[in-house]
Amino acid sequence: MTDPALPVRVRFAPSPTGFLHVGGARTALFNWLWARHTGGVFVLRIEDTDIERSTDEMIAGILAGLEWLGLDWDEGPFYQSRHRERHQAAVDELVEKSRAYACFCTVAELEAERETAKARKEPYVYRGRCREIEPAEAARRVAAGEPRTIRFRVPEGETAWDDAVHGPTSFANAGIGDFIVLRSDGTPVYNLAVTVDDLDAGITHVIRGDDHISNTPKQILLYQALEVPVPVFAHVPLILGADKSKLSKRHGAVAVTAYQDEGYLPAAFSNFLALLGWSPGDDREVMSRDELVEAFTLDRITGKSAVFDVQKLEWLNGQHLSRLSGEELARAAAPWFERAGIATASELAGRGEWFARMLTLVAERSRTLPDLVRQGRPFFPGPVEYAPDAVEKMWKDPAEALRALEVAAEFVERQPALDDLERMEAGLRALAEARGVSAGKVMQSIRVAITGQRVSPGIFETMAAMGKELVAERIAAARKWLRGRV
RNA sequence: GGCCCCAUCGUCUAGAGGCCUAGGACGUAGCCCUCUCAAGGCUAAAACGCGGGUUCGAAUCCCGCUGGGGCCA
Repeated sequence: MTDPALPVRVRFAPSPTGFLHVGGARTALFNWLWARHTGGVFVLRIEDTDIERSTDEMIAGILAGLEWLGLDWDEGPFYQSRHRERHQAAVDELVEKSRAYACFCTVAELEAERETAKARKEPYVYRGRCREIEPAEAARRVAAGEPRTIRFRVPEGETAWDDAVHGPTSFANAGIGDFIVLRSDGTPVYNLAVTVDDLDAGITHVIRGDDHISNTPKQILLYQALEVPVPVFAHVPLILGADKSKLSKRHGAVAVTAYQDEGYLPAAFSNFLALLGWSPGDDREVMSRDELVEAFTLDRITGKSAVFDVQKLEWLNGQHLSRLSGEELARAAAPWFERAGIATASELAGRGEWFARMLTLVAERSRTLPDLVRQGRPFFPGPVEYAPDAVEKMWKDPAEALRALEVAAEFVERQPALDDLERMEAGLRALAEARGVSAGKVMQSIRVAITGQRVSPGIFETMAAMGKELVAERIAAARKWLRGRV
């Protein structure tokens, strides 16, 4: 076992044959949290040994995903494909120590063995036919150009470890069978490469998905044969789709960048991911990055796989959104307003304070960044479009709406400036009463007139944020529009 | 099929033998607040898969079954 006093070194080792999906992102997050919690080191390694299926775009996508989530790594990215010589050397070492041997069995022979086992309804494991070939003879046959693989000599007994998540876990070695560590084409096999890379990187804790549990005994056997300390293993349960099957494309957005595109905050998304399979042990749910780092421990990871629940993600994002300061909101939302063609970056920067204030108004009733855009749009100059549902609900009777807006127009005209919320409200209520119109009706009508929507922040705050000129202009436009429908 | 992992409200979870009349959160329903919608507050419905043990006592420990998942084939 690794000396527990050693500084923690963890790694995230994605293979770039696909994008960074939510499961991988959570694995990365847990590693990162553990490193930051312990003051340890987070290493990034790209497992690109499957050259055929690995692409630079995928690598770039994975890095972008990690960066979006704020999971910064301290070392790397290292590339597994560049460690070929080390892998080879480790295989040589195993052969020298007689912990591995050359196997000359052909594919056909192995196939036959497998068929026999199947016919007898026995589980298939390699029988170790080449186990006892003398090293000298093996060397001669290799020199003669005979194809061979290198197999690991699995000892008798069982391989066990104390999983940081699952507790004591063990596999009978008899069920493992002498596995290949080097293919006949000279390429190292996954378990060998991972083990060697992890030991070279001084990894103390291997935190990865449950789907690697069955690789673990082989890797432990390799550590032992190489006579190096075995790291702590923590197998995190998988994330499932709503139908409880492994999360995949048909469950919708699985690449983390998709959530970025949908307007989720990285802090909220990682908060959500952290709560999938882990909990702080108390009733806290909405947690900042720092709180997560502070509270995170491996022993609080559940052993049970979790279903990805978008509704909870949305709620959490809304919670994070309403906790942001105006300035932070502005920073997060600005690109979205630009992309929507509502304002340019310089226009927003020019009215930065106003923009931030407007966003805080709107943030409380928003769950994602696009919600902010939808609700923020009417605050910018230009005509508004009246949403059909708003018209239906608030302006069902055009004559009545018109009357309400006449009062509204008079009200706005009388206001020196739209800034004192309390005075505005008192003034509007008084005027409405004097004119014999319900104050609520006036406010609702103003809402549709100036935002085009049924829903907005408080009407006085909204008017204050828009300014007298824009409000007056829109009320006039609405009256004109309504006059055409009486 | 073999091996391994897992099993508390629909979902995420708390629970490490008596504190459990099983707690919190999302979602759902209702109420309050109210110029709308949110937010917030209050309330409700909603779970220990089944069967055996162990124990004075089990959601918690053990065994079996069932179910789900993973890896390999």
